[in-house]
Amino acid sequence: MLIKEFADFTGVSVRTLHYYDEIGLLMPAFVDKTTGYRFYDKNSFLRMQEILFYRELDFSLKSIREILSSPNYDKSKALNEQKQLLTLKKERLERLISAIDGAVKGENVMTAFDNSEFEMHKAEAREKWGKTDAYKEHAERTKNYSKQKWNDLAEGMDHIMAEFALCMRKDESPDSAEAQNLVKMLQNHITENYY
Amino acid sequence: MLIKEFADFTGVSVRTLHYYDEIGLLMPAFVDKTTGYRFYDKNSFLRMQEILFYRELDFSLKSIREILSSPNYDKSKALNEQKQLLTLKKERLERLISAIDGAVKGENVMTAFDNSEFEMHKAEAREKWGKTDAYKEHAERTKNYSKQKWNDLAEGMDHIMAEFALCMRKDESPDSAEAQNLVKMLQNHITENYY
DNA sequence: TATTGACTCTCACGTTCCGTCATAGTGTAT
DNA sequence: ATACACTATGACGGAACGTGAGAGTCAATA
Repeated sequence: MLIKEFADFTGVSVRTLHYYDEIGLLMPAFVDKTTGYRFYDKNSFLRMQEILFYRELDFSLKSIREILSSPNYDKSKALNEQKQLLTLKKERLERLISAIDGAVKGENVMTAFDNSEFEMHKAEAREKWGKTDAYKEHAERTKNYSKQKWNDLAEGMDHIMAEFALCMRKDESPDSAEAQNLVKMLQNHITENYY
Repeated sequence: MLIKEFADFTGVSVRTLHYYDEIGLLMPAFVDKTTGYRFYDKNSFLRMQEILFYRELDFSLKSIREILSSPNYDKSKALNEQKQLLTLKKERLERLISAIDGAVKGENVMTAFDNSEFEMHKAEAREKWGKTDAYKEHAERTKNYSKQKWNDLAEGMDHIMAEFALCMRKDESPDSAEAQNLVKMLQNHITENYY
């Protein structure tokens, strides 16, 4: 079938098929040598389905080409890498969701930014007075102030995160029963997913 | 707060913040006039949350800039909507991860796609193709070959996927280095996120 | 004090995955 | 013969950054 029909059929644009041909991702079944017309067939369709499958998983076209061109080579590795990548994205989303919950509850996550005013004054001060002795003295004083504030911040953070962390860090020893439990949970998870 | 800290905090790259500054989407709270250093604060973070919210909705950055400059904008409502959206996105990622697990387990990927439409169109397509000499020749060459190849492809797919599963379970020991590695990764994750 | 080393800045070109003309040839129906 | 729908190959554009290059800044350390 001609390119437009195939495009409509697979739900991609003609330009996309041109492009996939150009980068060697999906070549037509055969090409009319006089007109240059591309013809696609069932195998084109099957390959297209594979491409769309991996594309749906957010693989790059380059990766897809490598995966499909070398069957045994690295397919499982690529899948696992992709899985890790998606897991990272998922974890980031979980963090954002927690952050929103915190923001909605009015928790004080924002205090991490409170020293911007301080930094602003500092920079302004440097502009005005340069590195005079008076300014140095001032900077010396505020340096400790800054450090103190950082500690306060860390404490506040600890407090907020404490509840999350509490259940996970009762025992920090790597060989603790807690860690062993984690191992077992992981093993269960692995068993559930791979056996 | 300097740019890198802000970047790490919000989960975007420094380059992205440079770019957002450049296009006037997110300006720093303050810029040191002598060094050009950008400083970000609480308002930067709030605006960034809004930007990320609309970016998750696949708005263009230009559109986001216009939306955020519009006056009738309910921010608390947006936060709740954002949470829902992120949850949906997270669930989508979980499904993708499961899909990968399924692929690794050796499920037939092809069954994930409905090719019945193709079968329906097959006769019609052959009718059209039958008219060209090129297709007649092609069909002659691939008559038996094509059917065989279709089976090979499907079978090969299953076979390959089965090998993926083998890769995953070649070491079944509960105390394997694999599991230990996972524990370490988990510990790192906990450390990074809660300490 | 001098020197790392980690950040920071501003160009400025590269990349991915196409969309969108522009220009020209092809196939078919009227 | 003309209209019309489709095809081809460039080529440019662009959205949202990535990726250095080259140079300045800052805090800590030897």
